[in-house]
Amino acid sequence: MLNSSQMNRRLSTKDFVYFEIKKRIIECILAPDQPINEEYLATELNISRTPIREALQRLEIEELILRLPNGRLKVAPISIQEVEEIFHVRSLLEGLIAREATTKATSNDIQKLGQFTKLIVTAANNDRGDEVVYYGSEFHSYLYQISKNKTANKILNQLNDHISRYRRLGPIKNNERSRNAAKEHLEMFEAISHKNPDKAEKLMREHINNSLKAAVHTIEVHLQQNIDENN
Amino acid sequence: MLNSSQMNRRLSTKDFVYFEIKKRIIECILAPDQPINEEYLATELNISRTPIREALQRLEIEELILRLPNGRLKVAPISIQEVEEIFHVRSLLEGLIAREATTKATSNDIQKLGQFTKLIVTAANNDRGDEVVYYGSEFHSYLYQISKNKTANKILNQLNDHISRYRRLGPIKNNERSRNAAKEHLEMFEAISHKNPDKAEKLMREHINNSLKAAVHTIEVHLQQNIDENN
DNA sequence: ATTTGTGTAATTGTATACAATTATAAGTGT
DNA sequence: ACACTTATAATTGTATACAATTACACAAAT
Repeated sequence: MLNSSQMNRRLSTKDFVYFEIKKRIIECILAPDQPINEEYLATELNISRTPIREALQRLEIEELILRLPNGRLKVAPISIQEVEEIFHVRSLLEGLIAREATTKATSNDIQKLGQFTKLIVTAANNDRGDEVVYYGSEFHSYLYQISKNKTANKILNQLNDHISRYRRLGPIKNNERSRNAAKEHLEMFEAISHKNPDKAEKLMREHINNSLKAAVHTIEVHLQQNIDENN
Repeated sequence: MLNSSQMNRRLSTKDFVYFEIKKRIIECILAPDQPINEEYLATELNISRTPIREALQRLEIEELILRLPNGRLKVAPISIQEVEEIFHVRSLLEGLIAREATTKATSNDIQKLGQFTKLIVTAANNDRGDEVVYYGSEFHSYLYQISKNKTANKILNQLNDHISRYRRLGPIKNNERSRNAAKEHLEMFEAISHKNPDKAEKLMREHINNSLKAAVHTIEVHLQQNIDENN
């Protein structure tokens, strides 16, 4: 019984709810550790519990939500260990994607990647960190497409949802990191356009490992702030 | 309304159904491409559609089942490309696990791994291929435990479900591969017990890549047989 | 004061009823 | 015979009713 716009668009209620709740978790509108109530969500979104439950189950499988031993749900907590694990896995898989994409890229693909690279570099030069993140994501997503590796692709998309949430915890502004990230993308682009899969893979792994350091720092600051606030 | 034994054991109906259907898919009782009917399963298992649907959704997310554009479900088809993707990802993640486990392993862990290794080698020497597979899985699972890397662990478990199904397609008997696999495990064990994470990672990757070759061969034979049968 | 028990409310788990969609097959016209 | 409707059945999607579990508050006992 949604007021329309979703029903028509071949997007099932369940999927609409899934994306809606996921958005709220990633944007920390639903904060880490916050308990989740099926009935409450059903009332608020004006739909029955059935699609809510199915959406929540999906989020639970993807570990953005976790189920307590008593069956209650809560938003996944912040965990530095998890962040490190995610980045380690991501580093390897993005490296694989970079390698495969380098082999498969057409001249058109390379042109497209060049455009993204330019946008990233320009954004970094103008200290627009959020744009660096945005076009950076586009760059990576485009590599996923080129590689045609559905398995790695799917895993990476899930990991990226988690990373997006962690990004929200702290201030995005880090101009030094932005400029370094831009440089790294430029180097990766050159390796790809020169058809050097080994180098592309190596640079990509290093790139992800560098952003891990920034992410961990952000989260540590966040956790420290929360400790301070409670004292 | 199950005849009891499941209800009592803290295993929800939904989870029971999930494991039950997954088992049937892995064992190819539910064959690749076979359509799936909610009502039919509900009647057969003597429960309502609700937990069936939730179990099927989970299997869909894990891609053992896929949803056609019209909403109908079917068992995931056989795909050589998917197998290759899975093994490539698995190679990297098992390598990561092997590296981390090498660093973290206690002397007790190493003793345990030594026992598994011995069982694998003995089984291979006696041409008991299924035992090689079984203890091989135990060896790998134990490394997952040692590494404590939940993220990689979860992904690998899902990939392994797919691989288990592919194994079922062809005859397991391949004594040459069994003996090589045993040798590879022995070498990995030595690298781990000598606390050499680089070597452990490298050997693990090679080990997985070697089993990919055997798996692809099995599936190609299977597909060829099916073509022959239909002519 | 702390614990233990008990009744009640809140929440989740499952079953069923109903709505919406899609497939199937029979009929119609050409 | 073939395409095109149209009616009907089969299937999935959603809502709701009910059962089972769990949390909570308050009382009783020590």
